Amino acid sequence: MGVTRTDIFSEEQNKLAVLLKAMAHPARIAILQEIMSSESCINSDLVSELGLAQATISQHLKELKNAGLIQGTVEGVSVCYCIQPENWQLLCKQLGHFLNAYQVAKDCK
Amino acid sequence: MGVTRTDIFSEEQNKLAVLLKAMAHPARIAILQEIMSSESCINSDLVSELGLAQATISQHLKELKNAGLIQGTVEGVSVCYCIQPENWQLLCKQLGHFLNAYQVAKDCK
DNA sequence: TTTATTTATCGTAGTATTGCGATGTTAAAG
DNA sequence: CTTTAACATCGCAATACTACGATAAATAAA
Repeated sequence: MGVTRTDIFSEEQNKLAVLLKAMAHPARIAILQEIMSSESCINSDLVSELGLAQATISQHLKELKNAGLIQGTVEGVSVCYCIQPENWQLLCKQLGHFLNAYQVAKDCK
Repeated sequence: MGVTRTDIFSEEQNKLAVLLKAMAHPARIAILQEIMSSESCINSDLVSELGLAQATISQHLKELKNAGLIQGTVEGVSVCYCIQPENWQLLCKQLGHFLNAYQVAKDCK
């Protein structure tokens, strides 16, 4: 009991859910926005930028990385995080497809 | 401890997170797709369509309703669920804005 | 009124998420 | 080699989520 069932849903539905879940947190939205807007792509200042502890930021970054939304490359003593283009494109496409399935013309009842 | 902090994030970030969280489950994705594709907009057959218990479906519907993504109107003994156009549009807009903040041209160092 | 149908709600067990202090780990600097 | 800086990981406490049986509520039909 209590565990999300994935066996009864399609691969596409499960995948989209994973990507959405990765984004479904204000801290991770903020992190993604910060990464997207930063020129240098180095994010050692995320801790001071947002108001969360270093351990918490690191954990959120790990989740975003696990979902494939970002990637990190070691840059000496710090790590450079950036959007992973392929999966971001995939997300945009899948999500666009999903959202556009609703036509406004269709009225209720 | 253990509660998501919203005080340190913007209203927009928190709102988007709530909408994404509502969608971030395969069952709720499936429910939304079913609602969008159904002509009749009546969803008493969601239980048989998906493989989840009636209580579970009802719970997911409630969450989608709470997030404002769908709305339900009583239709005799059953309930007619459909997409709530205003919030769906808002979601599309906010999400589009967020996703498009990433320009592919920007390379990672 | 009784019965059947449809949906909502309650209670509960199991699991996952969130945040953070403490502690490792790794690489540059001294 | 030692120190420092930047991250990652561990462990824990508090909370939220997920699924479902049982039960309630409401309406239509008999």
